Amino acid sequence: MAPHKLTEYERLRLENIKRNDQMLAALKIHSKLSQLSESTKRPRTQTKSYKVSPEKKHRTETPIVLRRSLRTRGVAPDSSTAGGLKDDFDESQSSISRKNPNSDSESPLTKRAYERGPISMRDAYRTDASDRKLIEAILDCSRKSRLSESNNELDDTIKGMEGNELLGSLKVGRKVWGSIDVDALKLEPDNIARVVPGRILNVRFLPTTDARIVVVGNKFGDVGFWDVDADAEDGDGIYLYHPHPAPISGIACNPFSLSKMFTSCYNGFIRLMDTERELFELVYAGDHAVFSLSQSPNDMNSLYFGEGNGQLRVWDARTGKSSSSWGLHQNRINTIDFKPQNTNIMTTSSTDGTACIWDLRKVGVNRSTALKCIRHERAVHSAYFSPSGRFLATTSADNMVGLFSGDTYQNMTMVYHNNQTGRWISSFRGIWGWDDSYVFVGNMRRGVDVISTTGKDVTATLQSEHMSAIPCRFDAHPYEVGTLASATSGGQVYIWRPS
DNA sequence: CTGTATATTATATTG
DNA sequence: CAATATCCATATACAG
Repeated sequence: MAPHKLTEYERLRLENIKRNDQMLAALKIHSKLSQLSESTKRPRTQTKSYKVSPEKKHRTETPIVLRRSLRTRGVAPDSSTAGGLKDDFDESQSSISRKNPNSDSESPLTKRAYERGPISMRDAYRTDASDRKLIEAILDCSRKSRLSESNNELDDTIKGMEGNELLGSLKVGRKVWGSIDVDALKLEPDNIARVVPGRILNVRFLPTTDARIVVVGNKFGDVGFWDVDADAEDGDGIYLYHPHPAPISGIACNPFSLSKMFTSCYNGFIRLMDTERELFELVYAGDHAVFSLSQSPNDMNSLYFGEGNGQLRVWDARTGKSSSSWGLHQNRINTIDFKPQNTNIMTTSSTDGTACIWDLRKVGVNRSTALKCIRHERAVHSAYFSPSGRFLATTSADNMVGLFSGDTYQNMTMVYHNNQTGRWISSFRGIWGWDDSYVFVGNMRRGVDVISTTGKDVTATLQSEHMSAIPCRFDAHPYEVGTLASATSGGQVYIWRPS
């Protein structure tokens, strides 16, 4: 059946070439449009969008050539799975490794070795305009937050008061608390941008009060930044990097050091974007897909991630090594979250249809010691603790959003919610706002459903004529009450703010 | 129990 | 404006 397979590959290759041509054509139109809008000087605010530089465009085109050469060279895709998951990732990764003149003529092993290293931000950068402004902005925020931290005597006071729940939550992650008026949340045209191409899997505000910077990860392995308040002449404040070859499954920002940000990828790699050294360092390279990533809120040295079919690992920043893996689930772990008031308590959600609560002091010893196991009828796409830790919210493909409360989260409320996103929209994940009042979750009618914990139902829906696609992934700003980022499968980000 | 095949879904781009 | 390509999510049906 060898000839049959070959034609199949040929077909895929041609499709890829075609897709690339389409993208190039689209980019040309993009730049023409932007020129046009400049010359005609439309008073109307043109929707902000990423712009890829012609040079880098060329670079993104090259993997096609590589792809072909690999195929024609007869480099076997993979003996194990015809799906070619790993294989595909490896190939697209070579778009980055192209910098290495030897990489495409070397054996896969050498290619692999090259991939297992840092990537400079410069090499990963794809946008037209310079990224100096972004780097300076991040470093500036980082310096400021460090300054305020060292001056913050409250920290030490709080450390001696572990028992106090409220103070504990203030310390951890330093998230602000506050109630909001849902009706006051508005979407202004200025707060809309297309930050990356393709589907966004992850959106996150940089944890700072000194700037509003949004980070997103998409299915191509791009990491996009949007400095929301940037001047229009600075490329709309949008910056695009390509540090990964496959979908980005997690972004974890260090609130105590803004210049350090982790990103995880379906190809099994985790990188640390170090803005000071201007590198995407490689911190972990596993053989299984990494599906979820989370940092323990008050222990920046521990990075938790879900890998393969239900495995969980902890990576230690001090040793640079990861723990042995714990088999917590039967299928992929979609989210990992910690109880803000007691970070020994962790919750995971999984495609195996369960969400579990774990005590980290026990889980390493005997993994069958889940404190609680919540069973949905289908895959569970998320499980998050509320800001006070008194609630747990789960979102499942069984069209339910679960709300759990009580000492052992024994009180259950299931709120019906259509979570059938199909193939092209990232699964919905209900997230908490700035207190225990509301859970925000996307809906298929281009709105954001707001579920009230007291009303135990969808009490409001954020809608706007400006929102032209389905918001599927969210982040509540950690320090600005009422500032909510929503991201779509078309690469757009919408930022709702209180009016 | 493991693997394959298929329907589902919305968006952006094409003609 | 309607047709089309997307293609790494997920559940189900069915074969081995």
